[in-house]
Amino acid sequence: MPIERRPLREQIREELLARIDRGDFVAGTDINEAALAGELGVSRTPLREALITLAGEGVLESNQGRGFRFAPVSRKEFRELCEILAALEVLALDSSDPAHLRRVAPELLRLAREFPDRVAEQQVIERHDDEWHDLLLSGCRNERLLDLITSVKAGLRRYAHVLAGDETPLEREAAEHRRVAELLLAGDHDQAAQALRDNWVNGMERMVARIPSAG
Amino acid sequence: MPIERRPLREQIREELLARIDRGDFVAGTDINEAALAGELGVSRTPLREALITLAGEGVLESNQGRGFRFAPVSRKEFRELCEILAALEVLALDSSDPAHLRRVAPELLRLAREFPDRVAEQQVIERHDDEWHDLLLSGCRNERLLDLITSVKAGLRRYAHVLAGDETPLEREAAEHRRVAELLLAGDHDQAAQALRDNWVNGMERMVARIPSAG
DNA sequence: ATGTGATATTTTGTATTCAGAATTCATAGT
DNA sequence: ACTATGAATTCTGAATACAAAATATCACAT
Repeated sequence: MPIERRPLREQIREELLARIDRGDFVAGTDINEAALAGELGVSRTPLREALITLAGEGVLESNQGRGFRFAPVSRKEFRELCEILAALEVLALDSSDPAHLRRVAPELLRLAREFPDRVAEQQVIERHDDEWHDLLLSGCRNERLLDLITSVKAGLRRYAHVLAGDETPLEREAAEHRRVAELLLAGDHDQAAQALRDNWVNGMERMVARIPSAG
Repeated sequence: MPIERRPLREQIREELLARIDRGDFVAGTDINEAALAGELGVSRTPLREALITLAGEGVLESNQGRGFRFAPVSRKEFRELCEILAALEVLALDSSDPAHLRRVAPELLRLAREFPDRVAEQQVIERHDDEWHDLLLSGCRNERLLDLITSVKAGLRRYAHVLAGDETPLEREAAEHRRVAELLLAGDHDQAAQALRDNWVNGMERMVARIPSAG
């Protein structure tokens, strides 16, 4: 097996995203490069490379002379990201191999049915949700689109811990996933795409109220 | 008036994109950082920052230990980018203020009518096309989406000089822009969105044949 | 002539250093 | 007491230095 050899900047980027998932950082706070680099055990150079990448993805903001800060969360941006992802995932579904979709539909259905119980911890739920979406898009042949979706979803990660702990929406989420899977199983592609869009829009409206924001 | 003070990495990024527009670089070629930095009169540090940003946008590729290279062009990727941009611009149109759209429709129509003559040079045509699209999306309130569109369009710039010199499609392009503008003027939002999508798809098919590619 | 292996060179990836901008702190003046 | 001014400090942005990996060169054997 080939041992993993990836640029430090990528590892750092993922570590930072993982920490964002864990809610380690407060949105709006600015980053002290030297301190963070020391904490991670790397030099400022690859750290800054990772920060620049994350700024390009909208996870961070940068101001001349003032360095980087965790982009503040807002209801407006959350809606914007959800709308973008709805459109992109629907496009990905349109760009998918129909045969492949039919093939994975049973698995999608199974995953949707065994949606984690409400007592499960947030981490498990998120991982499960990601797994479902990954499988859904696994037949998309538009590689640039898949990259783009991954990148935009990085921006959504900042909202994960804000939204953690809300249990009621899970049942609906599961139901909607089930519905998408069933429509794919039945071969009704257009309806499945519509259901997927609904899932994003409903999810958005369900969650947006929990975001502390002026907008 | 405030003096312009922007990070070097951004200026470098734009300079590189401008050179790509001019066709200065051959796709697939790898970049010698020291040489390019010297040519630009900057050090490797901000140059690498710009390269990393461009790699995140898909303009460049990076391989561990092997540095950066200009991402090769392909018909497949060109189609992928056009499909993505079609979806994103349609979404942007949906997210636009209808009143604003009606307000700018006459200007859009005027721009479409005075589409540069076929004798105009490529640069002029591109700038004109960009201007039209910028105005079209000027009422979009989804800021993240506008950023994303800009970023994805950077990837398309690599195809500009490949496609330069083809004059016949221009008339159709102008006609389609005119059609979008007319539909907006009439307030028929849905039809305008559909026409915009058609413009992307038709444009894509018109141009894809000119791309030298195995795919 | 061709392939192989050792060595030299180049180039990247990362660390460190340096200069200048932003911020903080202290002090003087009102 | 409060504001304004200026020095000290901290931090970023950029340049330089260094180490390791990749590539090129060349000698040598087949």
